[in-house]
This record gives sequence, structure tokens and C-alpha cells, in this order.
Amino acid sequence: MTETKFRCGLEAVLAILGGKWKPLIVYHLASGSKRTGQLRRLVTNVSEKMLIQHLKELTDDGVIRRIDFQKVPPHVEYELTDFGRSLAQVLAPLCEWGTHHIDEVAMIVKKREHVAKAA
Amino acid sequence: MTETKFRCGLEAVLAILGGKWKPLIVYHLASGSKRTGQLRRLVTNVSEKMLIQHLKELTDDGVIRRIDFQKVPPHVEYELTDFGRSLAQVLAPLCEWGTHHIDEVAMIVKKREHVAKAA
DNA sequence: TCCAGTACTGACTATTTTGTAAGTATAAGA
DNA sequence: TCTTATACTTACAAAATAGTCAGTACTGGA
Repeated sequence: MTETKFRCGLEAVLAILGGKWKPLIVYHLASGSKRTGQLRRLVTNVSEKMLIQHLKELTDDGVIRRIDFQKVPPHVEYELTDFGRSLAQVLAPLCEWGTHHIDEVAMIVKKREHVAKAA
Repeated sequence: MTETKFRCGLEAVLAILGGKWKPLIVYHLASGSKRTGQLRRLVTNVSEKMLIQHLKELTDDGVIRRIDFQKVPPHVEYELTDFGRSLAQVLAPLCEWGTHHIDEVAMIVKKREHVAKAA
């Protein structure tokens, strides 16, 4: 039996945005629709494969919409659905927090690497 | 060269809360300090190992604090630091979104399973 | 003609993350 | 004495996630 009941709202969000790059994709689409290649440049370090895989999953989940311009060579754009837009709005406070604490977080990450090196 | 520069605040947040259970742990600690065993019951489906591993990482990152009551058998509690509390606050809108869209998300997850079964 | 660029697929591999199961020391209670 | 409970560790196995590289079909430009 697979339980699909969530104990708190957070679990529901994680069910949608679980995936290393998904929050970033939604975030970048918040400022308007983008071509696949643009997203690849915006989302740091994503491989093309992972980008496309996550785009497909987000499309299937109704968070984003795929717009195929039916051209050759291909021209495809992605944009947020209303559902995705509501998600993006809620992501905004997270971004702010991150921007605010960016130095602190950078130090934490640095410290982690330091500890890892010691072992 | 490992880059520790974030392109947007969101990446910083993900650097801290990356890990399947970390957001949930922070969320549950927002309502007060908890014993390890309590957390294990609150965070659905975590294995003891992952819980402890994530607790340790969050402690190292300064998000939570470990309080050892120096007793035998052991009694340990975890609580948010100020840093962690600020994170928890920003997580709240996410929870609300999830609570709001919980039925929609449940359907999405169900649909996913359906598609997976077809293959 | 040859090369670059588009969005995407698929095979295969590597890495990371997560889970399972067992074991540690100790004390209180039946 | 035997069981249960605490917080935690360790070895190992499995699964999720990610990466590399090659290939597709087509066009436009050098």
C-alpha cells in the first residue's frame, strides 16, 4: 500500500519540487517563458539530460507548459502554468532568505569542505 | 575549483536544506525542541540512520542545536538555533501552499504511479 | 559539402543518497 | 534474569540521481 496522504503541507511541496534542479527551474521561469537552451545556461551546472528530464516531469505534473513552435530546427519554450506560478510565489521568500544569508551559507559550505578534507 | 558562489538565493537555501528529510526536521522543530525518538515518529518514514545523519549535518551547519542531558539511558533533545528559526519562518509559506493544494498534489502523485504502472 | 545549432533520446556508467539489519552501553521494571 | 528502552554506530545493499557520450532530423551559413 502506497500512502499518498501527507502529514503536513511541506510533504506535498516536496512531492512536487523534489529533484535537485526543479526549484531552480520554476524560479527562473517565474520571470517569463524560456527556451530550453536558455534554461540550460541559467540553471548552473545542469546537464542537458537532467534539465530535460526535470522539464518533462514538471510538465507532467502540470507545473509548467511546453510550447512547441513546430519548427525545424526545433524551437520549444517552457512557461509556468497558473499552478506553477502559485508555487513560484511561495518560493520567493526562500530566495530572499538565501540572498540575505548568502555569506553565512557560503561559510557553512566552506567549513563542510574543510571537515571533509580532514577525513 | 569548487565554486561556492550562488547565482540566486534559492541555491543557498538548497545548499542547507538539500536532503530528503531536512526541511521536515526543521519544520517539526519549529514547534519546540524534540527528542530523537519523537522526531522519528513525526517525520514519516525516516529510517533512524537517516534521521541521525541529517540531524548531525544540520547541527554542524548551525541550523539546530543538540542538547545532551548526560543521562543513562541517553536523553538528547534538538532545537532550532536563531539561524534555524529564520529558516523555519521562510518554510512556512511553503507549508501553507502545500496544505492549500494538498488534494491537487495527491492527484498528481496518483497519476504518476498510474503512468509508471503502464510502463 | 561540411560544420554548427536546435531539442531530444537512449545506452551505459558513476556517484550520491537512502535503507536494512545488526550491534553498543546502560538502567529501570517485571 | 529477561525484556525494553534510549541514542547512536557500523557494515553492507539497494535505489535514486546524475553524468558522459553517441545519435536523430533538419536547416542555415561558410
